[in-house]
Amino acid sequence: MKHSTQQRESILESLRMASGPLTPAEILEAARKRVPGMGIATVYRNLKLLLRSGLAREIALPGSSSRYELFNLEHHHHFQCRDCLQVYCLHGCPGGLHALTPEGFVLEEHEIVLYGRCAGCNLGYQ
Amino acid sequence: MKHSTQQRESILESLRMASGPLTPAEILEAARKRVPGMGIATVYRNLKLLLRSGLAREIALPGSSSRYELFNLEHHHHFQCRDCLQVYCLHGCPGGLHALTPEGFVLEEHEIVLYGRCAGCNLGYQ
DNA sequence: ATACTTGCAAAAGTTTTGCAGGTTA
DNA sequence: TAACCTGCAAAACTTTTGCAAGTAT
Repeated sequence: MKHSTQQRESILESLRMASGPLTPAEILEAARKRVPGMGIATVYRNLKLLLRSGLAREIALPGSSSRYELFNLEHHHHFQCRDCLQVYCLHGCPGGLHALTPEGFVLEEHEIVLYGRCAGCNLGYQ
Repeated sequence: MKHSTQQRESILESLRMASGPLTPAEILEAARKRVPGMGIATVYRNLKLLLRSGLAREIALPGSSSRYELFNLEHHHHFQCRDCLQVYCLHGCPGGLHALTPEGFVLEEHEIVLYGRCAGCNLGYQ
């Protein structure tokens, strides 16, 4: 992460603009709007660097590639719609997770994912 | 899931005996102890069937293949040790997740994963 | 000038699929 | 026997890597 390049800026911009965490393919698609010839290897390489430097984090969900989001937002969790598969960011956190942690274990972080139907997809079924 | 075979029984047995969710490779390794020639395609095919029939569920974690566990246990969550990468099952659930769900969304399920250091790995660092 | 980055293509790794042969009910 | 399953190998995907050329500092 020493140099700033068009490609890198475009990847960061795509993550900043996103309404939720993105897959590498989604990042590439978004970033190519600003830097047409960009290759997928560049996306993967930059994501690795962002993870290593603590600027981004990875969210793994069943059924698709991991998704990535910048780590500068306030602490939050995610909701995946089972219909449209979109991932939304949520506000807040239930807390109380230390109660789940076994004796002798040290809790450093946590991730919560809710699954269900988003508002848009519910409408279609009413 | 119409016929019972050695391979299928051995996969189920591996999942039953496991102390946490297993990756396909871990399932194959365990199942081969009973059915030596078993192939990885059989594991994947059976996992698909188990998922489709609701007997198993998939847990996706960053950095490795998805893990699978039988869906007959009581509701619980998981802890992954960042040192040894082992995944442990936890007891209980903090609840209060409806409060996170946005207006108009329907919450059907949820998954919580804690990350940190397990008791065994903590000892090594004291 | 030097170190860093990129695109491409190849390599490595994971998951799925077609098919011929074997097994279960 | 009819439907189902399996192993193998190939195919389809996803992610990583080597390298030569280009770019940022």
